[in-house]
Amino acid sequence: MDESVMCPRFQKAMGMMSQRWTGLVIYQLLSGPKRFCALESSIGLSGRVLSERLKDLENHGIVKRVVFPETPVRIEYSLTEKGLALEPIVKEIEKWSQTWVPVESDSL
Amino acid sequence: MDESVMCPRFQKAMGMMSQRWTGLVIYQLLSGPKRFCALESSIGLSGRVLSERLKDLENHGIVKRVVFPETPVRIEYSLTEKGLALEPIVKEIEKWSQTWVPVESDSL
DNA sequence: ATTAGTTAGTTACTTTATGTAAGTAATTAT
DNA sequence: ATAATTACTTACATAAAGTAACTAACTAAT
Repeated sequence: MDESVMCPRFQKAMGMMSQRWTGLVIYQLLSGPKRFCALESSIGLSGRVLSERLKDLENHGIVKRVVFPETPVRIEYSLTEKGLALEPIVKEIEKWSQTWVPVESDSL
Repeated sequence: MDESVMCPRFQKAMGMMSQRWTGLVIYQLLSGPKRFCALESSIGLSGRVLSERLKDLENHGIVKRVVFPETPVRIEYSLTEKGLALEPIVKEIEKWSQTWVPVESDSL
């Protein structure tokens, strides 16, 4: 009946942050530039999806990709100003989790 | 090689918030208790998934479900203390979106 | 020169998640 | 008796994510 009376900016932001892995990619990049394989192994997602997410985040102006033509080639992903501005969100999630998420027995 | 050296509480929290629709359900409930069909129409997700999400959130102690045996029966979903504690996260996403998300031309 | 190794991906195929639409149960209104 | 409402569930279709093997460009070793 309704189909969204919510703010479209907010919905877009939420849609982005609600994509699987996006939050963890940003969290990892908040501690500095990272390479593809470093993200892959620290987050534990498939290369296929990581590649997809990094492209999306680049298209959204949140992540930038820098190629160092060394040997073998090194490519670093880092946050733009827009991406760095996401830090308070990640910090709040971290804070909430420390207070409210139990560690043992999968919280059911 | 690595398989997560991240804090497990943080990862759980992020995993939950990164599920599609979860953030918007919480956002809607932050403005007070809501009924199933109200959430369905304001968010624009399928009843199948809404039902699934509400059960998950209930199991995580974030949402509570209250039955009013009126006629027709009324069921209200609302946030627990743990759920209300998510407000700062949602507010930060809102703030970020107001500053950084463009409205027109799907941000590509 | 051939084989193996590295990084940053991509491709093909499978499994899981989500969407769509119809159905159910309890009740009231016509 | 038929239709309507709310809060779901079920069956089936499509989209997203996981898995594993492959590619391209290069180096290092045999």
